[in-house]
Amino acid sequence: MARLPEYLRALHNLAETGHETVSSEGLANAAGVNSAKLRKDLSQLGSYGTRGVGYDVGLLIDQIEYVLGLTQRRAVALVGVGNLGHALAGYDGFASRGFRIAALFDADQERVGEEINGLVVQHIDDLPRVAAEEAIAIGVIATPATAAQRVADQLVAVGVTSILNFAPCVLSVPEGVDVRKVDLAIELQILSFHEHRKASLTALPAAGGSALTALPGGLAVTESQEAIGT
Amino acid sequence: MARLPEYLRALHNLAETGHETVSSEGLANAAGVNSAKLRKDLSQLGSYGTRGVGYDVGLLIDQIEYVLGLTQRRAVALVGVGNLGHALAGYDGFASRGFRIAALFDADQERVGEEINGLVVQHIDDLPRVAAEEAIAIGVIATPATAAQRVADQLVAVGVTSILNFAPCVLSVPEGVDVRKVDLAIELQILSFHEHRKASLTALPAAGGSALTALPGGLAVTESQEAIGT
DNA sequence: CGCGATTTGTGCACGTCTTCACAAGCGCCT
DNA sequence: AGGCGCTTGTGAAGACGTGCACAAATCGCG
Repeated sequence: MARLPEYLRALHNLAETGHETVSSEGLANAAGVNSAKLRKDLSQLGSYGTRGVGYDVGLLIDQIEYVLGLTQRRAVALVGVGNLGHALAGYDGFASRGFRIAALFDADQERVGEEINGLVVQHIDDLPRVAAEEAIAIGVIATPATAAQRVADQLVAVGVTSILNFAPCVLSVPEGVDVRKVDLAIELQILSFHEHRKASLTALPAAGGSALTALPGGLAVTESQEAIGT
Repeated sequence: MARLPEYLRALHNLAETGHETVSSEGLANAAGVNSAKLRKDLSQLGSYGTRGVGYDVGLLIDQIEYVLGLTQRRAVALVGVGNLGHALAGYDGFASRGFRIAALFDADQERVGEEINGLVVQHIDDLPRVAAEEAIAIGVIATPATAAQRVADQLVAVGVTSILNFAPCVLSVPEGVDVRKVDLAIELQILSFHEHRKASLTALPAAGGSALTALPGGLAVTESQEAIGT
């Protein structure tokens, strides 16, 4: 499940604040989900809490980390050290949560040789050599959209089967390769949509109270997960 | 729908390559979704294509931009100019897709006064003044998790009703405020999970062919959206 | 003017996810 | 040892999203 990492983060917070056990209700609040949903997710893990008490925080952390495959620190290759790539290379949230940025690549010779956070940027054509030395598990693409597909092909060619794509385009990859996409502008556009919706509501107060509200454009939206993003 | 921005991006690509009309099949491919799903989404828009021909690219762009509220260029306030904030401030994908970064804030006096991409970083306590001058529609939080909730409260206090949160924590906000969360480490952890799953599969080839595969931890997963991320 | 090729819009069925509600189980206190 | 309160785990119902398959509609061509 895609919610396990969220639970894991909440659990780490709880562990740091000294909690030894936590109820499904408490953890659900900390993770921002429904408690029944959380219990169902955890029951799938096979990790049993104790009735009347709750879940053992430390045990649950170990369980989730095992399922997520975080017991081994995976090596990440980051391609594209432009604006965003720079930030990702310096982002300490990766190291603190089980990942190691093993190599930085770029296609621009101007950038090759630059040192970021203790790592030297290498040329993308050196990817095969580096991949032979380090066991690259995950590739991160932070290039312009025009270069993304080619980089993806190169990553797949050296055996990478998981890609995190920040470029605003769809990647086509062979079966067996997982791609996740993060598009920062799309996130803003979704918020913009909600802004527009809210503005239309206040401008047309007659529609208030209905669960379904017609938009000027004709689109109808249910009053969806207010204040709960993901 | 959250897929509209993806359609919009694909449509802009098509427009640039000279297409005047596009079939649901073609647009669906470009956006990486099923054609029936796309047609259903667009039919909700009330924007009619013509049967036998397809959709008018330019018209559809206008329609979607209107529904997303992109006809007005919304002002974005970015709080936290650390590693990630720096990158976001310099990210040109925002400007090119209907947003304008109107102000940068940070709580660290060391960073106040720094100029990034033509904007001067201001102290977060100046937020009310700046908000009175500019109509801030969306707030972006790129601070450490410890500061995120306080920043969110400050944003809400000056009337911001849409927040994009990059800090790894859940924000509690009053009703009517929309929060979307992007956690880069979580994306990697989800990929790690898939890696772990795939590794377990090859190690236990006996399970091949089944739609449901037992993991060492006991978790069972369906063979989910391979190569389709979101 | 009519016919066929093509494409949209949608009814329907299916599977998944979510939520409620409650029985079963555990620990603590007396 | 027994009862009481609290919490987990889960069955069932409902909401939701997805995809197929087909009727309706439009254009081009003879």
